Amino acid sequence: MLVQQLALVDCNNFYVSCERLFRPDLTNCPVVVLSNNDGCVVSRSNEAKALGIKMGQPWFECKAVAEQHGILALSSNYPLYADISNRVMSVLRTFSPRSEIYSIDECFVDLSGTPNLRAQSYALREIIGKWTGIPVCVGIGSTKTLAKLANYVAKKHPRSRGVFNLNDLSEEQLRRLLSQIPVGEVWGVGSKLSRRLSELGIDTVLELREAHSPTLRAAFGVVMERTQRELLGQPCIELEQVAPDKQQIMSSRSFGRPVTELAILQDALSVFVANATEKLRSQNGKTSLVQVFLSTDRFRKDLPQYHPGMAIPLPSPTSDSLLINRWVQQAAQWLWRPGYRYKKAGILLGAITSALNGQHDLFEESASPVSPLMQTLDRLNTRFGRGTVRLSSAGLTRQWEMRQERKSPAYTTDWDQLPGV
DNA sequence: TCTCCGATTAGAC
DNA sequence: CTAACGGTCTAATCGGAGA
Repeated sequence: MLVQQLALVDCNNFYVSCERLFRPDLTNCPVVVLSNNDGCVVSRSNEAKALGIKMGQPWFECKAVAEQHGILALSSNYPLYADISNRVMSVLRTFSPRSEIYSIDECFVDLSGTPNLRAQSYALREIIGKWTGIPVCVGIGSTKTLAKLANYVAKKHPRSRGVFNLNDLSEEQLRRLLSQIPVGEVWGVGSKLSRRLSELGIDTVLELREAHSPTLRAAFGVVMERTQRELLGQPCIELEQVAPDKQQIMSSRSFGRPVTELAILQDALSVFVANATEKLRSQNGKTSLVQVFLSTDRFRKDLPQYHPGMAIPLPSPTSDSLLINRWVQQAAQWLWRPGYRYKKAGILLGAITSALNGQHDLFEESASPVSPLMQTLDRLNTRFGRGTVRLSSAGLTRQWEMRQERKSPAYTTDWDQLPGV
């Protein structure tokens, strides 16, 4: 039985690469993209990495280095990245009928049975580059975990020219390679587990692969055992060709400035309800548990802290934003205590069930998956832009909105923002 | 003592 | 000048409540 040739295709520095598509002048310049609220660095060009900017680092901490070396920081532009991602994924689909979109910038592609795999892998890189302008690396292995690891090698070693296939190595070569990779590079092993593994003398991927499994399982549980088996080439994590429906849907945001008025908080919450319920309806779901939470600024140890939240079980599953919003607004009044500077709030829709072919409640008015009013609302907002029709408590002031002072134009999704049109 | 369930932890990106 | 630190999601595990 031949081993699986599973590829992980990962876009290089994805958000930065998207920005560069429309700003070729940024090639070879240090560039970073910031998270919401211009808070943390979430994507770095190679030049920015070389200057020591860390993934997830708060931007204000980088300011000094940034000014010294002229690093350009951009606010994140998610509609742009989603659009480019879709293009990349469409091209990838032409290489294999079996694939899984793993994240906005990563895709597993089953290339088993592909003739001339080496050449095809390089061709894949070329074509994605030519058709979308996004540079990618390809890692190939016999399991997802090994494909991920191969991708790490492809990214790390320039000599690979962006493609690395672990299946091409002899056992001897493989062991030598794995003995040089820190265990923290393995998919599923983060900083906490790295440290605990290290205490047991497991520092490299090879040591994890060859560790005593029962001991490993006893100390770390089934997840680590699976990871070990995957490193040994036994597939334990299946390719998920269709994305499963969400089990919970969250909408939350840090505010651009501290919120000290209930009305402003309520305005924000109504927007969160609109966003979350739209997602819920797009998967034909209904929720019967709504959670609401607020929070002061956890980083301000000098200020009084308050992080309340409450869960509201609904009498019957629904996807009606008006109904859900009434509960959320009520919750806000319960949770609100004056005198605090609120920095963040959010809602979470849980206990999600499918409105399709599921049995419905005796007391539900209609068997229709989504009420006609909600359908109309979604259509209008899709057609004319998000927020065209909004909840009545969603005021027009938006005094809570996040800061995004460095945003690039919506090149691909808004004609008005294209230069020279 | 067992089972269930909500909260917590750890991870990914 | 000062203050300036993301958002969504899943699975496993923990620990208390109630049977």
